[in-house]
Amino acid sequence: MVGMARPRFHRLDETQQQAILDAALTEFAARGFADASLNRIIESAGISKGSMYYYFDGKEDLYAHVIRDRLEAVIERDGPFPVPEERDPEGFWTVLAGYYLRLMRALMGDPQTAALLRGWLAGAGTPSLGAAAREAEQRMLPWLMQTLSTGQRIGAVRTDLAPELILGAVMGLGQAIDVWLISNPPADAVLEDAVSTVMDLIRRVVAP
Amino acid sequence: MVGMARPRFHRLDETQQQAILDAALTEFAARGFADASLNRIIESAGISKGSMYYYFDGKEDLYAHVIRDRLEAVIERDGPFPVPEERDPEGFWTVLAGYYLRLMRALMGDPQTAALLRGWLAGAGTPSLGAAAREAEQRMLPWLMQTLSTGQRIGAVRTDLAPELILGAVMGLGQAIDVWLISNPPADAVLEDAVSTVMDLIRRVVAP
Amino acid sequence: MVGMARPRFHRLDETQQQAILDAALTEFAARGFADASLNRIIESAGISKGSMYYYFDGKEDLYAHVIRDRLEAVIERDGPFPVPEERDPEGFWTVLAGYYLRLMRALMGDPQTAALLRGWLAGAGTPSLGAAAREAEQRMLPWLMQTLSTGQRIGAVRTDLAPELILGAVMGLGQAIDVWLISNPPADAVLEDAVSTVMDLIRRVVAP
Amino acid sequence: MVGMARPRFHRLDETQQQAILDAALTEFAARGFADASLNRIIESAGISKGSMYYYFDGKEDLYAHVIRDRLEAVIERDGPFPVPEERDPEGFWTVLAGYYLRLMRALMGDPQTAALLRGWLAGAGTPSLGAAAREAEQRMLPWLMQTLSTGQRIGAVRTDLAPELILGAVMGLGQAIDVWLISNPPADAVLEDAVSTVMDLIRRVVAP
DNA sequence: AATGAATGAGAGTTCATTCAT
DNA sequence: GATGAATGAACTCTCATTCAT
Repeated sequence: MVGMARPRFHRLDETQQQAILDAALTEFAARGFADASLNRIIESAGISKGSMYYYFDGKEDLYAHVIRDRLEAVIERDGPFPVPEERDPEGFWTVLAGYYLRLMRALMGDPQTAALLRGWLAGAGTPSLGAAAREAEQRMLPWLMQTLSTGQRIGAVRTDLAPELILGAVMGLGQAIDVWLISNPPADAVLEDAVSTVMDLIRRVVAP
Repeated sequence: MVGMARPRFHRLDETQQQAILDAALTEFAARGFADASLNRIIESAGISKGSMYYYFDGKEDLYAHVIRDRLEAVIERDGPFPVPEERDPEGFWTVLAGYYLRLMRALMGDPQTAALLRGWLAGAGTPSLGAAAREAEQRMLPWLMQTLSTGQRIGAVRTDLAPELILGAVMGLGQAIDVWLISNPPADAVLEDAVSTVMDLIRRVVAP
Repeated sequence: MVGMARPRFHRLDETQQQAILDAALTEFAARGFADASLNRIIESAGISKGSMYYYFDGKEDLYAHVIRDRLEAVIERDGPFPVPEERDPEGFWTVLAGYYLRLMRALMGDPQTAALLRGWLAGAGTPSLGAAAREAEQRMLPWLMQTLSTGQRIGAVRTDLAPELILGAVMGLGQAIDVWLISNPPADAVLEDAVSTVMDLIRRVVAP
Repeated sequence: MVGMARPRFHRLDETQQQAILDAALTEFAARGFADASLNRIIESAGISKGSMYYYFDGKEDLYAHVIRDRLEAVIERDGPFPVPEERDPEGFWTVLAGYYLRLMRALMGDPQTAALLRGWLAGAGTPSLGAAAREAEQRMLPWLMQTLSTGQRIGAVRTDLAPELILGAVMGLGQAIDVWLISNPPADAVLEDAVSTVMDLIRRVVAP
C-alpha cells in the first residue's frame, strides 16, 4: 500500500521512530509540504540522509506517513469513533457533538498536529500532491459517507443536496471554526459551549 | 505600502504589464506560491530577470500583486459591490445573492483566477507567507466588516457570535461550495438556482 | 585470481545462483556497467545486500563474473570450439564459419546476453573498468591467437599485419555486423546466407 | 536545435569558453558520459554550478556540445571534406585515403579528442543517451551516404549489401584500427603507410 | 530604464560499501 | 553464513536574488 513507510521503519526503537516523526511533524506543520525541507528534518531528527531514504520512499512518502500517524493518533487516542447508529436525530447529533468535542480537545492539546492536518485539508483540492499523500483522504471517506447516509436515513440530514456538497460544506465550516478556535482558544471550561455552537452551525447547514 | 508593486510597473505599456501578470497568474494558479518558479514566469512573460526585480520586490511581492490584480478584476468587472444599505433582511440577502451570482459567474469564466484565489484563501492560515501576500486580505476586510455590521443592524445577521467567526464560517462555506461548483459546474441556466442554494446555506449559518 | 567470484558463490544452490546472475544480466545488459545499480540487482534477485558482498567483491567483480558466465554459456552451449586444425584454407574457413553460425544463433536467441557482451566489447578500450572486468578478455585471447597462428601457418591468414591489428579488425567487423544483425534479424532460414556473407567480409580483410 | 548549448555560452570570452570545454573534454574523454561528473567539470573549469546550468541545459547538452565542438574542430582544422566527385575508382579511393590521413593526423595529435569520439562512437548503439547526444550522428550521415552512393555509382563500392551494413562495417573497422593506432602509434614518417594499409583493408571489404 | 550574467545555497534522490549482529 | 541497518559522499538540477553594465 502506498504511503505506508517501509516496514524497516517500524523495526526501529520507538525512540528513534518518534524522533523522526517529531522532526517531520514540526517541519511539515510549520511550513507545509512544499516548503518543508528534508535536510532540516533529518538534521533535527539526527539521522543521515541515507537512513531517511532507507526508511521512507521520499518526501511524499514521509509526509503521507506523518499524516496517517497523526490521524490515527488523534482518532484512536481515546477509543474509536463508531458510525452513529442512533434512531432519532437528537441522539445522532449528540453522538457527533461528542466526537467533535473529543477531536477538538485532542487538536487543541496538540497544535502542531492541528496545523499539519489543517494544511493537509487545505491542500486537499490541489493536484500537486501525488497519490501517496492523498491516500489518507480515502481512509476517512467511508466513515464520513456512512455517517452521512445514516443521518439521512433517520431524518437528521437533508437529502436535497449532493452528498459531496454536504460533506464539503461541513468540512469547510469545520476548518473555519478550527482556525478560529486556534486563534481564540476557549478556556477548557467553555470548550463544550464552543463545540455546541459549532454543532449548531453544522446542523443549520445540514439539517433538512 | 507593501505588496503594491513598484510604481515603475504601472509605467509599462499595458501589453507588457498584461504579459507579466498573465504569466504569473498561470504559474501561481497551476502550482501555488511555494512551487511556482520566477524563472518560468519571466521566461513565459518574455522579460528579463533584471526587469522583474526592477518592477517587483521579489517573488512574494509579485504574488501579492497578482492576487490584488485578480481580486480587483473580479470585483470590478461589472461595477462595484457597494455595501448593501437595505433596510429589511430580505432585501439585504437579495443584494448579497446578486453579488454572489456575479462573483460566481466571473470565477467560472476564469478558472485560473479561481484557482489562484482558492490557493490564496487556503493558505490564509499558513504563516509562511510574509506580510506582502497577506496585505490583500486586509483590503477586503473593511467591506466585509461593514456589510456584516449592516446585516446585524437590520437584523439579518446574528449577533451572538464573534464577527471573525461569522466571517470565517461564511468564507469556509463559500470555499467548499466554490470547490464543489468547479467540479460540478452547473449549466449557466441553473447557476441561479445553485447560487440561491448557496445563499440559503449561508443564511442558515448566519441568520439569527 | 581477480573476477572469479568467491568460491562461496558456487556453494549456493543453483537456483539462487541463477537468480543472482539473471538479475545482474538484466541490469547490466539494459544499462551498461556504469549505469547499473547494485541495489536494483539485489532487489530483483531477492537476496540481501550482505549476501551480495559475501559472494562478490563488489560491483565490478559481479560484472566480471556475469561476463564470464555468459561467455562460457554461449561458448559451451553445444560443445567446445576447438582450435581448427585443418590443413587447407578452405577447410579452415569452413570450420570458422560453422563456429560463427553457432555463435550467432546463440546470441540471437538470447538478446540480453548479446546486449551485455556488446556493451562489454564496446567498453573494451575504456580504462574506467578495473582489472576485474578486463580479465575475461584475457581468457579468449589464447584461443584467438592460436586460431590466428594456425590460419597463418596454413596460408589462410595474411602475415603482413600485426596479429593484434588483425584481431582487432575482425572483432570490429564482427561487432558492426552483430549490431546490424540485431536491427535486421534475418529469418532463421537465411541466417546461413548472412553468416557466409559475414565470413566473406572477414576473409576479405584477413586473407593474404 | 538540440545540443547546441545556449546562445549565452557563445557570448563568453573565448578563454572561458575554452576553459569549460577543456574541462568537459578531459572528463568525458577520461570517464565516458555515464561516469563523468559535472561537479568535477565545473570545479576544474572554475565556474559555479549555477553558471554551468546557465550555459548548458544539463549534462547531456554539455556532452553533445563537446562532441560537436571536437567534431567540427577535427573536420575543419584544415578545410572541408567535400564528397568525392571522381569518375574512376582509383581516384575515389585516393581522395578518401587523403581524408583518412588528415583525420588520423588530427586525432593522433589530440588523444583526448580521439578518446572522446571513440567513446561516443562506441556508445552509438546504446539507447541510454538522449536525443541530444545522438544529434551529432545525424550530421555526419548525409555526407557518408552521399560518399557511399557516389562510390557505388562509379563502381568503387559494391552494391550487393545494404548501405547501413557497409557503413557499419567500415566504421567498425575504422574504430578497431583507430584503437590499434593509438596503442601502436606509427612514427609520423610511416603514418602514410599505415593509412594506406587501412584503406586497403576498407577497400577489401567494400569493393565489389 | 533595462539587461542578463553570475552565483551559492540548497533541493530531493541514489549510490556502493561497511559492519555489528 | 547471512543479514540488513546505516551511512556519507556524490549525484544532477533548480532556485531566488544580486549587481555591474
